[in-house]
Amino acid sequence: MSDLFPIRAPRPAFAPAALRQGPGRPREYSLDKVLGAILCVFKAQGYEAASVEELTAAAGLSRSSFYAAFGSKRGALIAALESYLEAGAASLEAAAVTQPSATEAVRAVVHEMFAADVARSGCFVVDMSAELGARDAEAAGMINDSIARKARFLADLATPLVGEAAAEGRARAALALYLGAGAMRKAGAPVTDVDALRSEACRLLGVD
Amino acid sequence: MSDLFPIRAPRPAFAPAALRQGPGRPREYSLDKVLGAILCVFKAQGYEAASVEELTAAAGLSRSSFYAAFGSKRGALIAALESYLEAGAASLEAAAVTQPSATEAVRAVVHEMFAADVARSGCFVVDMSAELGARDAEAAGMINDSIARKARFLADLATPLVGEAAAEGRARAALALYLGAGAMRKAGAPVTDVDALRSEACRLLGVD
DNA sequence: AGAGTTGTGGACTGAAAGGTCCAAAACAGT
DNA sequence: ACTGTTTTGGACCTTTCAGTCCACAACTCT
Repeated sequence: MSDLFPIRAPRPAFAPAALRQGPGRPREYSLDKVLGAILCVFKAQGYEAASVEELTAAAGLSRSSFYAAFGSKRGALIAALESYLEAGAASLEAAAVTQPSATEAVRAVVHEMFAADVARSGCFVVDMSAELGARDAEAAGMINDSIARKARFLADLATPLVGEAAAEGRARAALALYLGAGAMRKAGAPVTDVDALRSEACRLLGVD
Repeated sequence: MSDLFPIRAPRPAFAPAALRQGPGRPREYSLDKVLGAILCVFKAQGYEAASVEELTAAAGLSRSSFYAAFGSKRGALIAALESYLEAGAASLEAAAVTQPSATEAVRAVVHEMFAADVARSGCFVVDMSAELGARDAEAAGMINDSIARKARFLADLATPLVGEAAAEGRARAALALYLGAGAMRKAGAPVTDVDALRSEACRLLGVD
């Protein structure tokens, strides 16, 4: 899945610091920072409205490097989206750990979910799902999988609180609430409203 | 607000059937159908990805007529959005009427909300909020106002069920759930999941 | 019937988009 | 030092975009 678009070295994974470096001129940019900058542009502009020029300018790399790394504008989107989804899932799972009780764990996860980006600029998942969901099967699939994974995770956490039968539905509802909050926030709803939505999400899951 | 973009005659309003018609060649299209077709294209493609050529082709009018009616691609979007929001609000308010009890009214409104378009292709409000919310203040304002209006309406209906203190928050949560359901649906979630979300929205509002 | 007014079709335009290409630069290995 | 490999910068290409323009058609009013 990651080899579909030609990222040469999506982080060596096993590489003793600055050791491993094949032949050829070394890369002058950090892939992480580039992905972050690209994500930022797509977040603010949307996919279609973001031009390659804006992307390269924000990322600080030339057109050649951009296309060498991602192959296309869409490739950059997919890469940034994958990184975003991965980071989001990791942050949720990290928030649950080291929590004393199931109640606290659920609360922490919901908090993390809403704190991540809803309060700022809305959720990238909503943006991309709305803009590309009907046109880009791969992007839609990634988003769908990510949502399902998060829902599963939340459901497992919430099972002792609301029962196994209801957990799955409640978890998905909490996620939908979160996504909807992102949409509302982007339309201009005040942050206090979004906070209230977080409370409702907690109520839905049996905490608070 | 409606005169910002040059729609010459957005339906005469007072006109005895086919009587009133100023000088000049009569329009060959129905504005309602044109708005519907345009809405459909924007819904499927998004704003940026939809080309004026696609819009005119779907609406069945020439470029001249298109620009004479809406002034620009954005003008068409604003007009279609306004029509969509108005129709949506009207359908909600219509669903509540002739219901025997508050419980039934809330249930009917929620049902109407989800039935409208979530099950099919996702909610246009989410799409446009996500794509334009950060860039088009007027569109964002329209969407925000529409959401606020619907929330208020739902809150008034739900007040006897959950109390005045909670009604506003619950109503907004139900709307957020609906919007999130639209995002999920667009990413590929099965219809059964969306149905389950509707049930959760009902639960949130004290019905079911 | 003529004058005035408005809608329609289609060709046209300038700008901007995404993507390609190539020569020079910066490295590893021998 | 030389070869092979990769990155970088920027000029370049093709296509497509939103929007304009004009001659003609279709109507109302006098």
